[in-house]
Amino acid sequence: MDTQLNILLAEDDENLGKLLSTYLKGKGFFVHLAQDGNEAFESFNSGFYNFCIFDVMMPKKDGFTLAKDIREIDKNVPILFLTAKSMKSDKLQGFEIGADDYLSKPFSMEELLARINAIMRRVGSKVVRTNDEPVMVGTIKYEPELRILHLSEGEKKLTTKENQLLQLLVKNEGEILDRQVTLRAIWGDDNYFNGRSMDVYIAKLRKLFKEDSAIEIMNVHGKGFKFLVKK
Amino acid sequence: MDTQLNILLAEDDENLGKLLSTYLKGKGFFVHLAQDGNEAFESFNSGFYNFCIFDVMMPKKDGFTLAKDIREIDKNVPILFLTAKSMKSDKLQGFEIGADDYLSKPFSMEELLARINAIMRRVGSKVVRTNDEPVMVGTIKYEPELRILHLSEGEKKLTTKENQLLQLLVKNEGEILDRQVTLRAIWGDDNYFNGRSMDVYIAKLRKLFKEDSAIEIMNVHGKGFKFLVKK
DNA sequence: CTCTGCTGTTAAAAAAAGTTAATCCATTAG
DNA sequence: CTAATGGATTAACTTTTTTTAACAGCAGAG
Repeated sequence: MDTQLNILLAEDDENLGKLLSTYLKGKGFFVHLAQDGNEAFESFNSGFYNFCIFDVMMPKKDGFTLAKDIREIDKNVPILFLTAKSMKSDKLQGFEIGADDYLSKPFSMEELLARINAIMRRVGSKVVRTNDEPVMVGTIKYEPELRILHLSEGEKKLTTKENQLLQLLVKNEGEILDRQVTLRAIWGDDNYFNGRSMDVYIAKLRKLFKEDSAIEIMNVHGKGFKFLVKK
Repeated sequence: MDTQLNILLAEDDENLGKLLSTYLKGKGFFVHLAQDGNEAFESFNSGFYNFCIFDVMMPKKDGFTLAKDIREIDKNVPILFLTAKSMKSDKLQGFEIGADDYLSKPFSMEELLARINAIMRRVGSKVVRTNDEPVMVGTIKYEPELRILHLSEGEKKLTTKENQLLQLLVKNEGEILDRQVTLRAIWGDDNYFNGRSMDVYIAKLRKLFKEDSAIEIMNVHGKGFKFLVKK
């Protein structure tokens, strides 16, 4: 499948950021430029992006931390780091997180494009897919982009939060979706009240899925939630 | 069944680790690189990995000790050692623990891949499977993934901790499940209170299995517990 | 045999999660 | 400008899960 690449680019240097952004857009990619790690993390949670390019040194949240957070909600999306340092320890840290490649500054635009293509060849197209395409969860059709659940009684329009949470759950079907990570991803902060708010939304989603007994949102005490579809 | 290989790689040498990791990922495996034995052990406890590649010489916890600990909670997962030494005594020690193969440095990537494939052929796909498929324990059906025990009076939903503990016990049926290992695996730490907590859960499980007199959770004084099913 | 540490068991306390309703807040219709 | 609406949060209360406490019994070392 020849899927469109939607690149999330996190780079605090305005000049370099704009340069890269323009170049990549010119090559036919969709590119969003985030100025810092926090902004990038929020953007990623839209479920829209299927490729990441992160500068390692950024204010607020560095590229490695950002990648680690993203890995907890998406363990497949390709991540390419840009780093000024060529220190070995840095390289190791990145690969442990599950980076797909590195590029040390300064680098040429062609070099960057070559790396992107190399990663795409390696990982294949199956992981490069935006997460907002319609999917069947059990017997229920879910359209993340339109925020619609097709229940037996009819279409149910989801609210922003309901949709964000469900999207994360579905993306991580069969695996534990960590509480704190989810809170930081959707609510931006994992304080007590946001936690309670999340529980309220879990209850809402459970109610919606009650019609299909094969679907379960299971709690893993002290860890998070697991979206299960019995087969 | 063509199951995805999730490889846990423990290697302290940065360059080699990153090289192996990248190569194996390129071959379509999921790979996590741990820097030392302790980190690797914690990662393994997620239950996610179904293949291990351990360097023998590592800081904090060497490959053999690591393998020994892992063997106590999983006696089937394939383990492949990487060793700089070609000493016989080392080889023997590894095989006693239950290693599946060795590779002496230096080795080529192709060689490593060949060994992995060889082990996979040898052990078949049945052990390379996450251990959460439904099983019969005595007369009782147990579904680890759904955390359900099918008792005579009906389904009993297990809590997170009950399920984790039972899963370990069942996986090690007929063998001693070491106390400390279990505590570190489930509670993360083997302090006094966690120990008492574990005893409480053992009591709970015993109560649940009371209906089948063939099932026994036997205590091995000072060592741990042994899950027995008389036949 | 006796002492000490380990285990069995039950109950109480604490923490986390489930649920429902009230409140807040922003947006929009009248 | 005000009322109505809908989404999100906060509150209040309940239930479940886990931990801690307390005490009794048992195994093995010496």
